[in-house]
Amino acid sequence: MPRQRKVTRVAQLTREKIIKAASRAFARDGYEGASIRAIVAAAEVNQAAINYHFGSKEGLYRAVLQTALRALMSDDDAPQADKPSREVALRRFVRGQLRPMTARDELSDYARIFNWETLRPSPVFRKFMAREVAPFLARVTELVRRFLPAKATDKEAGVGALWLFGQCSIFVRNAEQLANAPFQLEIDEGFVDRLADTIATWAADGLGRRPTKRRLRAAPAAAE
Amino acid sequence: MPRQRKVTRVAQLTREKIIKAASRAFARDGYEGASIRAIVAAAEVNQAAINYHFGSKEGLYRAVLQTALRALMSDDDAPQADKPSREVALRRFVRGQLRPMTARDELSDYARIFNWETLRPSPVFRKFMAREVAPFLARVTELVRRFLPAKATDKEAGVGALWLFGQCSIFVRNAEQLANAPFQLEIDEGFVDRLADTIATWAADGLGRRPTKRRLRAAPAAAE
DNA sequence: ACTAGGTTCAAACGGTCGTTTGAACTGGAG
DNA sequence: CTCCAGTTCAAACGACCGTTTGAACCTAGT
Repeated sequence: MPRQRKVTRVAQLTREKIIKAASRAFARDGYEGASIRAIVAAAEVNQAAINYHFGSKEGLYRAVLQTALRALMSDDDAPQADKPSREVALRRFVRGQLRPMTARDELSDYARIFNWETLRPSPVFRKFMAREVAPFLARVTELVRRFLPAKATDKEAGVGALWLFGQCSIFVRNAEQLANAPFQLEIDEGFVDRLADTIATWAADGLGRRPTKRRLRAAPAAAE
Repeated sequence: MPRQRKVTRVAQLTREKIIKAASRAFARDGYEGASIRAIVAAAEVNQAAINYHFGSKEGLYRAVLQTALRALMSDDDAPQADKPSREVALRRFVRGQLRPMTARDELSDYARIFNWETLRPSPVFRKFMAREVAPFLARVTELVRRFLPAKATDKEAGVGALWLFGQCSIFVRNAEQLANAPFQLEIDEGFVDRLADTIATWAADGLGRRPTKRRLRAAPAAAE
């Protein structure tokens, strides 16, 4: 492992190529399923480079998780300046969660990596990330709380946040199957937009039957 | 592979021991993550027994999936005779989905195997199971339809069914993490009962704001 | 009791895995 | 230009993977 001495330009480039290829591989195959040999082949670097730059496969994974968390946090920091209504905030959150259904980029790789972690948490995740995800979840909890009665406890709001996550993640995880099988849905941006409306409406109606009677948009119609 | 000739009693017992151990292993580690050596060690049989009785690891997995599907189908065939109200049916479905949160048995192994399949479908699943799961899903779609407007299309109802699945599976998949982390919830039968009430209520309110005004039970309180 | 066929067994095969090694190369400070 | 720390490279290591093998073992039918 480099001892924080000098880092040449080319070496930094190698690191970045590895992290990019590793993100795709970990997202596709999970931590254990992704192989170093496949990663270095995609990154077009030597096999020993991973152990040289990151110490081990686990060290590489840690670096990928750091990159992922940083990207996900900064991503939804941006549209937070205007203090939207709870309905708009909810709809925006849902649409953001659904993004990987159509987008094919690093952010959806990161989302899928976290999906792997919920099914089989890696030691790296347990130790290093658990506390770092907390603030991310806290933001969703706060969003949910705006729909719940004022007397709702922290635990109730936390359950609500997880409930909201679940409604989105099931579609992201089964996006591929939605196209065939018994569904035969055409997954494009328009569909995901409408799906986000539906989920946001259903979720808002479920969480709190409170003042607002109007729906977010037209009607709960996910497919034409 | 045995050619459907004679099957001795002990051989049948070996098959069952293998399937039982394999179910646990596949549920814990996924298809690729589970190793034949670990399975035969748990089942206390010889390593070659798997290839002898099931032809290959894939053949064993196929047998496990068959067993799982049979168990899951017969499981919720039982309480269907009395034609309950849609609210009761929904609550019953949710509670059933949440069962693996506390239960530590074969049925929760099977549920977890299907969870692996939604994240990374195996070739076996794609070919053999996809059509067999359809009727299972159809039942949920029908349940959802009882809450939707009469004009709802099949696709809408299908989306609703998936939506309902998502609300449950997120808690099942993160049951372990709910105990620690930022949640610190005590997962016991009582909690799961209350959680099922909450989810059923939220889902019913979200799906259709229709005649019935009364809530299913007391109040949407998942945690004390 | 004998035997044939179903079943179990220990050992080995080829392949992939993450990691290590030591030599070859390279880029930037002196 | 020189030189050496930083970096890349091909090769090999040991461990584990799923599968195959052929002999040993059991068991049921005669």
